[in-house]
Amino acid sequence: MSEQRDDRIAALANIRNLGADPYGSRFVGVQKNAALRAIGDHSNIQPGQILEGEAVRAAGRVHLFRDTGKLIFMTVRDWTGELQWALSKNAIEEGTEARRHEGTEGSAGVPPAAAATLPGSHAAAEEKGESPWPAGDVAWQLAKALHLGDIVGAEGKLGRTKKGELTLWVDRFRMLSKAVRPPPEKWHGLTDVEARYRKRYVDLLANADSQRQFVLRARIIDYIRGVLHQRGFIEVDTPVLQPLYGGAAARPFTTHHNALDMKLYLRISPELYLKRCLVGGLERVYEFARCFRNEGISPRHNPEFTMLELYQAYGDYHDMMEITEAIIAGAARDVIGTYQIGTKARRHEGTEGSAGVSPAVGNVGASPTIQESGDGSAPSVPSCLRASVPDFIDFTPPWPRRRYADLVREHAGIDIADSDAVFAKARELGIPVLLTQGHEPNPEKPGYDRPLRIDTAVAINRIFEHCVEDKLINPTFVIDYPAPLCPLTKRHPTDPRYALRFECFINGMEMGNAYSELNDPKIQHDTFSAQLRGEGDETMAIMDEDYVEALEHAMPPAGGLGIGIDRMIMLLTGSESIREVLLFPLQRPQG
RNA sequence: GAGGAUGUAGCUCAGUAGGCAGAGCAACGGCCUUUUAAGCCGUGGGUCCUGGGUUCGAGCCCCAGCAUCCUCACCA
Repeated sequence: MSEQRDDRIAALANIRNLGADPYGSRFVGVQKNAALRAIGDHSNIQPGQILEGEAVRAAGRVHLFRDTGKLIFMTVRDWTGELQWALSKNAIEEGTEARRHEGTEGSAGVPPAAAATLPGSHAAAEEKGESPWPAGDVAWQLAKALHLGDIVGAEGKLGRTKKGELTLWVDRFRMLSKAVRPPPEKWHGLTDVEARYRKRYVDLLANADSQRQFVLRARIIDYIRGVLHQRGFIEVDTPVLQPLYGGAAARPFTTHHNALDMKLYLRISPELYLKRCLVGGLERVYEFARCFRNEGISPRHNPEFTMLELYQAYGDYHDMMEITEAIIAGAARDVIGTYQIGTKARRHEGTEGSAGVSPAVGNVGASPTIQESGDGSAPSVPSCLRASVPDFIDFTPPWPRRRYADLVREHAGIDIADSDAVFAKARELGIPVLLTQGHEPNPEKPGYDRPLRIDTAVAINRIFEHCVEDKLINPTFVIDYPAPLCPLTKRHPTDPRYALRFECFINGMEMGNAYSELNDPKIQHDTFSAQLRGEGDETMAIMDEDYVEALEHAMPPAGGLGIGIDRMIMLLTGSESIREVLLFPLQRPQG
């Protein structure tokens, strides 16, 4: 049934019969392949030459294996890249003995007492808490019996082959872990999308791009922490399990605590707790908040996702725009290495010849993965051509600030203050609207004389989503939202129909959302009450008495910001699906 | 929830008109001390997603189901 697995399990017994441990143990002092490559680059090793000096240690997974008889080449991969190893029968079989003598001679300068404890490699290995190296003949047999996917360790000297390939000429070799299942095909890797998500470990070990994706994610998040710490923010953790959910418009997951016999919700947003922190005097807080929303799944939605939220006392949404630029544009510049990032989606729309602008992952200056050795596979497009093909996003700050109402007028051709026009447009677009009393068109009374109500605002927002969002490719701050859409936001001081809120759109996706936070407990209470009266969507907000009480203790005026981290990573890495930036996206159980 | 596509060896994929299930890589046996997805000779490996149906005969046609991807709706 699994022939190859059986063969490899049989190989386990053979390894043990040789007196070796197929699953290895401590192996320290290993240099990463990227570091070894750097040494190779700076040492000017000529083809056919071996670099004299200290032996180096390396370890990794066997990715390619070429056995030419008494000489074995293998390509060993670690998370910094690949390195070719060469094992010659003579060197391996005699190498251990030779090195043992070398080791003895080398220890001549060491004080006698120390030298006595280091008579040879076995003692040296034990000194490091490692098991001894296999004898040379055993090591050779281990090497001959390797399978793709095995994890191995070695000591040797760097050199170049006659063809110039940087190579570790191995003189000590050991097994570190036996793979009893075969890896995917060496050239194509694992491409089956379902298998890549279900068996992410296989995807990671087989596809260097997949590894790089998640290393980049980590670096971007580190970068964000750096930006925030520099500005005096502290990282806090607030509850995921909440007796009341709030801070966003979404359906929650529910769960139950047995000991307290209590219904709980998985948070849809950390907002109300972070603002309680502000009340308590934690003036600049942020959280990388895993949030859970019981909604549909799509290439842009996963039931659990990570949102960065931050709150800055005595600031407002203008400060949040500046931080948004610092975070997103800064990550593009410092982690990805450029303000101009191509997107696959945009590239597909372009002409054939426009494919030259690399997606983000292609031009990662800081990538841990080694560059393909100078084969020039991704020539950069001349800047003159690049300028003529709008298939990349330009993150260069500052980003434009556009009023919500202006964008709707520009792209939908209506004045959002005129509720008759709004509903007419909604009908024209086939958008279902919820009409409450007093909103039937009335020629006697122009639409824009009426107060802006929740149903009108919802219709406006549908129009915005339909007509405007996908036009916002380069980063754009959309400011001054219809107030009924923003129950937690301060009203505009001169026009209470609008709220001091922005959303940041990039590549047609909502990337960030920020407010000048509402800190008037009376208005907050009334807003919650209005929601409770059913003037809007069931999911929009629910009364949180404790939160209102917190505001009554006085919350400083503040700016608050939320950034969808997964979407930001998608954008910066050129990923078309959120599942490409989540290690283990939710999948149904296999039938 | 609605529509479309996909599902064949460990992996990547072919599969004709409905007529014995195929290739490359991987694996197994053999040869090879400078290979680059190494090469050469030989061998083994299948719940053709699952369950029904039509047929002398189904990977292929029909019905139902499952999973995944895409589009749409809800949402960030």
